Amino acid sequence: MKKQSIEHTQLLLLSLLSSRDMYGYEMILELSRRSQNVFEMKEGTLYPVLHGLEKQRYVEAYEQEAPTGRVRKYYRLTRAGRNCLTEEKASWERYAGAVNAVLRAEAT
Amino acid sequence: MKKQSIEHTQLLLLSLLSSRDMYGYEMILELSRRSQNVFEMKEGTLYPVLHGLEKQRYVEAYEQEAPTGRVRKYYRLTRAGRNCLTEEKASWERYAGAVNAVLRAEAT
DNA sequence: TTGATATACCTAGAAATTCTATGTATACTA
DNA sequence: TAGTATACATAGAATTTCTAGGTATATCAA
Repeated sequence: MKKQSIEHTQLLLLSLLSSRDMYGYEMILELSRRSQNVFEMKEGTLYPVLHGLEKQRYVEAYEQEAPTGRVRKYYRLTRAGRNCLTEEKASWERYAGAVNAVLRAEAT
Repeated sequence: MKKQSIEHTQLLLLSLLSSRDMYGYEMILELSRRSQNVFEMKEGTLYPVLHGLEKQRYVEAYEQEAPTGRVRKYYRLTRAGRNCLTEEKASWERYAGAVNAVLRAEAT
């Protein structure tokens, strides 16, 4: 089975949380929406990464009751998380730029 | 240890070979040069992927003596390889576009 | 001439990332 | 009341890339 090419999971999650606090399931939906269905992150991918971000103090969790009555676990970006996002964004741009440079260079 | 973020190895190698035939070691140097040292592919990454491309008939190998007297193993892109490159390029653009869309969407 | 470095190929096993599959439980709706 | 969507979670498999090691030749400086 082929890997479905979502490798910058951490960057994507941090980026989502930079616009507003979200709960896990919501992030999957938002990611799909914002990417026009290119990303369909699986829960098996999301939750371990999210817990890792929490352990590294890049995000903080808190519980909040939804209008439906269910309790959801929201995540909030910390200052450290915001710094990490800035770095990862730069790293992504570096990486994407390099790939594009290789793709464009048809001749030496 | 952290993965060094070269995940589109196959795409990069096919792209290199679309400009001219190359031998393995040369690809590492070219990739580094064209990406301005962003990519420093390891031989442990290159050779298995290259052999995989050969098994899938995306590239063909032939030996050729270098001016130094050493025999090098050159790789040539096949028609199937060229088609694969086209697909992978499109896939990369889709992926990069989606990441950028998520990164740009600071608000809903 | 000898030791270091660059060239040139290769593989085994470890590490990291993401997926599949599964489990639990609640809310909504047909 | 049965199915689907919501919402959380983990174990184990699959995939990709890395680290580390091996072999061998060519070049260049000490």
